[in-house]
Amino acid sequence: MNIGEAAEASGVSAKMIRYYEEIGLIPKAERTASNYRTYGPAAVHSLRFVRRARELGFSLEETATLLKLWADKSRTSAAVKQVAAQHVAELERKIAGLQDMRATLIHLMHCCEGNERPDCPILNDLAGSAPACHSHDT
Amino acid sequence: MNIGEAAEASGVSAKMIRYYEEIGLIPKAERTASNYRTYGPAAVHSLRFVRRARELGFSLEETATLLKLWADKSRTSAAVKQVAAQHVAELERKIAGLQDMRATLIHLMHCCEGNERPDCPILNDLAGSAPACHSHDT
DNA sequence: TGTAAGGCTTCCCACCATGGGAAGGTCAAG
DNA sequence: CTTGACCTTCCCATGGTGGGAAGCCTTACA
Repeated sequence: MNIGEAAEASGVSAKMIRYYEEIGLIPKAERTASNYRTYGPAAVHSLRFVRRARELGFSLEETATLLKLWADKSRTSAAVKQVAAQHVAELERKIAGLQDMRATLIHLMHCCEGNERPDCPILNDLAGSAPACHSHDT
Repeated sequence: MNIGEAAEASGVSAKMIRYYEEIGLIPKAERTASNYRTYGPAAVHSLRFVRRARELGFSLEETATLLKLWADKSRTSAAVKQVAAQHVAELERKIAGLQDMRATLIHLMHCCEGNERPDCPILNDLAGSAPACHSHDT
């Protein structure tokens, strides 16, 4: 199986497969006599694993940890769960941050007439000017 | 006012001020005879504006747009509101993505014993194996 | 007036993941 | 044997930010 087929089969681009190999996330692929990388079913399975981990937002570093745990028959499910929990905490941190931004913007937009005139509470906020409306809630 | 003081006063690092100037987000600062950048209150005000926009998650490109609108006395508040609305939509897209990840992980963690044994629904999911538990909800 | 500390300048490198593309080798089908 | 589709490596770009080196400038103090 060439890299293109492996990419197709795993959903990971050829570009990324090479990169993952380069950074040591996955082992170096075997090469044909003409220097083409070849992949077997096991390698494709690993690539799918990586892809799924990425889909769930794990960093490549976390993904590496998960791959090691996956390979380690003597892992504990507690260890895996801890990695997941840490990641969930991180996700929640990010979500909270984005939601804060959203809430602020929604509020400001609420206060903004959105008409032909230039007066704009949104710009006022960015400019650090005094508040422009007394909230109607989010 | 030197760049360090402007950084202090605006909350934007000197490094970033130079970068913003380089990419044309803010105008080139005046220089002293000895090539030091100097900043007046207006420049600091702009930097604060940028900082606030960044806090609200606007990209530098969006920030540039907002700066232009801010400078343009004949803008319409509708135009500003539209930029904000677009950004809110983007935030919501991101939030939804992160929440999906979170929900999936929470579910899998729910299914995971988190004990000494190696069996782990989280790894099973990543490995693309069949589901391992029949949900207890999020 | 000399010197040391701390600011400023530019320039390059790093992160994290990913994509784009060029230049050149290889394989399969016609 | 040519053509087109693949593969290889290599460099560059993205978005923002930080780190640090080498070299100038300024300020404060002895």
